[in-house]
Amino acid sequence: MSDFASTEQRLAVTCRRYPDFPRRPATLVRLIKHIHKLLHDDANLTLKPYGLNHPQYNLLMMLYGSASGTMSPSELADAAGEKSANITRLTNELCEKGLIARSGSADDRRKIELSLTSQGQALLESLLPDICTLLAKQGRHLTVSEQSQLEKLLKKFLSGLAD
Amino acid sequence: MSDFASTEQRLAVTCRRYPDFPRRPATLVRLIKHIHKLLHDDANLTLKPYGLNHPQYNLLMMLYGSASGTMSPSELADAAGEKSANITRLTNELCEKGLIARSGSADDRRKIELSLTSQGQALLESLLPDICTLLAKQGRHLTVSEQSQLEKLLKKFLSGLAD
DNA sequence: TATATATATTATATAAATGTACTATTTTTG
DNA sequence: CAAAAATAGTACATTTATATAATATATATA
Repeated sequence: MSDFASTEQRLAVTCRRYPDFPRRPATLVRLIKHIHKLLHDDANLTLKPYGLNHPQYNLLMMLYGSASGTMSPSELADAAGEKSANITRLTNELCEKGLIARSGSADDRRKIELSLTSQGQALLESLLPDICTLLAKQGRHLTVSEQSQLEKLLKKFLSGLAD
Repeated sequence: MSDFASTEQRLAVTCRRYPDFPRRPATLVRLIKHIHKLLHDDANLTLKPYGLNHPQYNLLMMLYGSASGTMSPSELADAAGEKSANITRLTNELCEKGLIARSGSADDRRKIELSLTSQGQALLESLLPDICTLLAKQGRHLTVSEQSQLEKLLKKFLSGLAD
């Protein structure tokens, strides 16, 4: 068990010392932080044998899931939640490995189109079985209906975050 | 609205290209990543006027919530989900600002005890109103019962992550 | 056309996070 | 008791991430 009990203990003390502290939202925030860290570390562990880290994998998956097969750097930054300065570095790394390709856009020549190379797609599909196993394992304590319910509640929570 | 719709669109394409992809858990993972980022950025924005960043604030809050008022660096690392190497840097920063204090432990002389200074406690209590406002705002789209339900499901999800 | 806006990149500095190796102290155990 | 093992902490190097400003180019618009 991931020891969230000690976190709850600390929240109890905090509320005793500062009664206005909004315990429920604070608990949610700490749970999400805690879960995020575990997910991130797990993913990095799974990806390491393939020479990728989590952000790089994410970029590849954004491209894999794009309808057209291409995305501009700014679209990619938006999709992956990375700052644009980071995208240049990350896409450079992926280009150097031959996993993605850059090409100028025909309709707007300010833009660059990024796409998976066949090598990138092959790498992705070689590691997807491991990722699928990981994802299935991560969700294993929840029934399908609980997963749906959780998804619904998280979306509602998310809707309150976007000013 | 935080545009999660485009993420779902990409997941749909991904599942079409790779039918074994576990869509539900993957959706949960991406939601959590997305939410975590917004929470993290929001917190940093709120804390900036006080000269703190999110990790530093977290450390102060761990101490504020500790029953004894002191924690060893390794306890703090564990509580805050930071690697021990990071804790040295962060606690140095907080020490230099006079917000926390170091002192040797009496019972185990390998240990060091970290505690909030009165200055640290004062800073914390000066910013807590803003944090409380933020937390309340972040949870505003969920009823109390939905918050409880979400908390319950997140804990169950978490229980599946700790190998 | 002149001006403003959008896109991408580069350069630079800084901050944040991690990994590894090392020291000191305490505890274990042979 | 002495040697080995465990624990806690730190120091250093490296990697990763962010912030900012500057540049180049393309597009939009007044």
